[in-house]
Amino acid sequence: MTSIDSRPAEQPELPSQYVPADVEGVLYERWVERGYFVADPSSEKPPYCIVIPPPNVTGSLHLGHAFEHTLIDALVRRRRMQGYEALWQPGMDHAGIATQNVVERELAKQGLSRHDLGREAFVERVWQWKAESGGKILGQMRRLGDGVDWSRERFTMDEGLSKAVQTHFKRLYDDGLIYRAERIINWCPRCRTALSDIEVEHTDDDGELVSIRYGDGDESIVVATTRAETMLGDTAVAVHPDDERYRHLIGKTVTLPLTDRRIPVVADEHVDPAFGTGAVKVTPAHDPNDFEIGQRHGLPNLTMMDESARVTVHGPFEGMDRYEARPAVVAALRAEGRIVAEKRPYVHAVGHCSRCGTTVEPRLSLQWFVNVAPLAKAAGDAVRDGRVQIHPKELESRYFGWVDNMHDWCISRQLWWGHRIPVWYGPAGEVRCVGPDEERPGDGWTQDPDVLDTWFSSGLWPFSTLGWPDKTPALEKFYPNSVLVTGYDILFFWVVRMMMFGLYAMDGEAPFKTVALHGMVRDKFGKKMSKSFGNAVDPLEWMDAYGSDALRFTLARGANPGTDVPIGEEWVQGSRNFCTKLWQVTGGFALRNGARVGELPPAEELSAADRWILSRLHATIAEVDGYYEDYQFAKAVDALYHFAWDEFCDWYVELAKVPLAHGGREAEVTRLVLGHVLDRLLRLLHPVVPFVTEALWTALTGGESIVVADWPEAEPRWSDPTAEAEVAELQRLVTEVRRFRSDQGLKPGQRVPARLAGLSEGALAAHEEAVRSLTRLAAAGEEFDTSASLPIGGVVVELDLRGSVDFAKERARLEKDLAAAETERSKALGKLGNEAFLGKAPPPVVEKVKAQLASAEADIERIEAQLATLPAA
RNA sequence: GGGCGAUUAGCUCAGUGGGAGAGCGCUUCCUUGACACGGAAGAGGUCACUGGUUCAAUCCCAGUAUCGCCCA
Repeated sequence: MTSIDSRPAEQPELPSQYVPADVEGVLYERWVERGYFVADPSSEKPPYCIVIPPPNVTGSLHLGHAFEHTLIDALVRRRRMQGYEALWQPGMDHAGIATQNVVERELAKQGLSRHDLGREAFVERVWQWKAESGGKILGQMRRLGDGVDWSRERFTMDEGLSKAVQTHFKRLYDDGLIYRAERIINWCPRCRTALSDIEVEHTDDDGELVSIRYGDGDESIVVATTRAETMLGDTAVAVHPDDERYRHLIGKTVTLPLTDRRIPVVADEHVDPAFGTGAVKVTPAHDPNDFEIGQRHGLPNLTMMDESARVTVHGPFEGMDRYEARPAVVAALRAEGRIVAEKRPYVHAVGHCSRCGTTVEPRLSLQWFVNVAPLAKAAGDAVRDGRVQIHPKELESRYFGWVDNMHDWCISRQLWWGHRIPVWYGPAGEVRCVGPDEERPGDGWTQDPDVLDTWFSSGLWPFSTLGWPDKTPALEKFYPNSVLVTGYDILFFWVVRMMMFGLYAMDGEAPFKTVALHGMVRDKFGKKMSKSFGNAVDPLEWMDAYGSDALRFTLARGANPGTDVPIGEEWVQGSRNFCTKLWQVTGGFALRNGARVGELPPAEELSAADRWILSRLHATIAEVDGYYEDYQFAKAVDALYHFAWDEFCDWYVELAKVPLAHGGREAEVTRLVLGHVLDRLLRLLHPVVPFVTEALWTALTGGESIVVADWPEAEPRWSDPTAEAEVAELQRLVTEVRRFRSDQGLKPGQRVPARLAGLSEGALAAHEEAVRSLTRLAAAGEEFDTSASLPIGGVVVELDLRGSVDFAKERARLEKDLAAAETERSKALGKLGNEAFLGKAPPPVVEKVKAQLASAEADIERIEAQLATLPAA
C-alpha cells in the first residue's frame, strides 16, 4: 500500500528557482513539435479562427505587437482548451512602399538605383532580401509564445494570395467597381508614388502665410497663400459670389504676376469670405479644393511640378525644388512690389507620407480607384444590423464615421514591389482586365506598370489565407473568422477594407463575427512611445530580463477594452514577481507537501477553509469566464491575480499548514484541495502566462501538456456562503490581532501568551489552532496575566504582554476608530431621520442603512468600553 | 475650425445613483520551515470647477477649464 504522503512517481522535480529562460524556449519548441497549434479543417470540433493582423515583412516585434498577440493568443488558447478546433493563422504582408524603400536603400549603398537593375531583377532582389532578412518578427513571435499554426503561414505575395488578388480585382473591374481616372491624389515626391488618404498623416507645422496682390490698379485683388510657388500654376482667383468687395471683378481677368498670363476672377460658394482677404488663388492641378473649383468653372489644370516636386514652368524657377522655389518666388514678387503682407511662422495642417515623412504633394494624375460607395454601405450595414459586433460598442461611432464618409480609394502605386495591376493596353487603345486563369494578350499589348496598394491584398487576408478563391476545406471550416483583434487606430486601415472585400467576395458573409479593439501601448507616464522621444522600449529586452510570461501578464492586465495601455518596467517586474509567487507556492509549498490532483472528498469531510477556497475558486472561474466572453482581459487577469495571491497564497496556504502538520487523513484532504485549486488556477492562467503554467502544471499533475488540457468549469455546487462568512470572520479576528501587535511594536515572530475567550462558543470554534498560528499567540500558561484585552466580534482576545503595553498608542488608535464609527453613525442617522428618504428610497436601501447604523453603534459601544478599561494616559 | 473622449490616492488606471478601489510608490516592523521577486501592519483622495435633476450625485444633465485623439 502506498503511503498517502508519497507523490506520484511521474512528477518531475521542479528547480527551486524560477528562471524563465530555462523554461520558455524548450517548452515552445515542444509544443510546436507535438503539433498542438496545427488546426485540422476536417475536425468535428466547432471552429474558432483568428487571423493575425499581418505584420509588415520589414518589421520587428514592438510592444504594440506584443500586446495584440498576447490578447489573441489568450483567446485562442482558451478556446482550444474549451474544445474548439482553434486556428491562429500567421503570416505577413509585403508592405509595398516600406519594403521597396529598404531594398532601394541597400542598392544605394552600392551606388545603384532600381532603374539600374530593371524591374524584373529588382523584384528578384526584393525576394532575395526577404529570404535573407525579412520576417524577423516571426522568430520573435515564438519567443512571445504565440500559438500560431506555422504550417499555414502565408505571405501576401505568395502565389495563392496573388491569385486571390487578381481574381478579386477582375471581379470588381467587371462589376464596374474599379475605374481609372485623372484625379488629384496624394503624391509622395520622395517615394514617387500615389498614396491613399489613410497613408497621409496630418500635423500642424510652421509655415508662412504670404499675401500677394494680383492684377493692377482698381482691378487688383489680394490673395493669401502658404504655398507661394504654386502661383505659377494658378488658373483663376475665386471669391464668394455675395462678397461686395469683389463683385465688380467677377468675370473679369487679372494679370498673374511673374507670368504673361491673365486669369479670370470666378465666383464660388465654397470660398470663405471671412478667411484672409476673402479671395483665394486657384491652382487646380495642385490642390484638391482648387481642383473642385476648377471643375465647377471649367478652368484648365496646369501642372507646374514634376514627380519629384520640381518646377516645370519655363523661366527662372524651372528645375527648382518646391522648397527652393517658394522663397525665390516670394523674392521675385517682392521685387515687383506685390507682397502685401507676410506672416511667419504661420501654423497650418500639413500632410506627410506615413512611410517616409515627406510632405505630401497633391498632384493631378491618372490612377486606379475603387468605387467604395456600395462596398462601404454594405460594410456599415453589417455592423448596423448586428451581424458584426464591435467591442467596445462605444467605438462603433468611429467606424460609422469612417465608412459613411469614405472617399474612393486610390489603389494604384507607382512601385515595382507588389501585385501588378492585371490590366493590359492594346495597340489600338484597347483596355483588357485579365483574370488569373486567362491568357495574357499577345504582341503589341503592354501591362499597366503600376502595382496595387498593399491594403488591397490585406483586405482579402481573412479568406485568401484560407485558400480563396478555391473552395478549400479550410475556407469552409474557418470562414467567417471568429473575431478580429486589432487597434482602434487601425480600424480604417484593415477592418473597413476586410469588411468591404469580405462581404463582396464571400457573397455577403462578413469576414468575422466580432471586432475586438484594443488601444495603444504607452509609456508609464501615459505618453505615446516614439523613437524620437526616446521612450520606446524593445519588448525583447523585457522578455530577456523578466520572461515572456511577465511581459504578457503585464500587457493583459492593462487591457481594458478600447483604451490605451501604459507600461513601465516596474510593472513587468511586478508580473515576474507574480510568476515567482506561483512557482514558489506550487513547487516550494504545495508539491513539497504532497499536493496532488484526485477526487475530492464530500463536503462534510472538508474544513471550512477548504470549503471557502473551493467556493471562491469556482466563483472566480465563473467571473473569469464572463470577462473573457466580453474581451475584458484586464478584469479577468486581475481577478485571477487577486484570487491567487490574496486568497490562495495569503490565507488558504497559511490555514492549510495546520492540517498538514497534523498529518493523516486531515493532511490528505488538504493535499487534495491544494491540488484541486492549483490545477484549476494554473489552467485558468495558462492563456496569459503559458510557460510558467505549463512547467508547474505538468509537475503537479503529471499530465501531457496544459496546452491541451480542458478549460476549468465553474461548479456551482461548491458555492458556500457559510464557509465564506466564517473565513471572513476569521480574517477579521486575525487582522485585528495583528494590527494590535503591530501597534504595540511586537516583533512578527514573537510568541505572546493569550486567551481567546468566547472563541469556542462562536462560529470560529474549530479555528483556534489556525488563529493562534496566524497571530503567533501561544497558549496561556500558569502565570498568565492579562495586560490587554481586545473585543473582536464575539471573541475577547486577552494578551499577556508582561504589563508592557503602550496604552497611549492604543488609546489614540481606539479614538481614531471611534471617530470613524461616530461619523458613520451620524451619516446613517441623518438619512433615517429624513422623511423623504424613508418615503422614497427603495426598502433594501433603507434596510442597509439601518444595518450600517446598528454596526456603527455596536462599534461605538465596544470601543467606548475598551477605552474605559484603559488606564488614564 | 468640426467631431469624439477624458479629468478619481504621489504615478498609472479601474469603478458605481445609496458606506471611495487596484498596481506601483511611500512609512513602520520582520531573513517565522514556500516565497525578501517575500510577509505583516499602516498613511494617503471636497472623485477638475460651477450650476441643475433627485430623498440621495464621484456617477445623470448643462456650462466652464485643462488635456488627448480623429477629421478638415
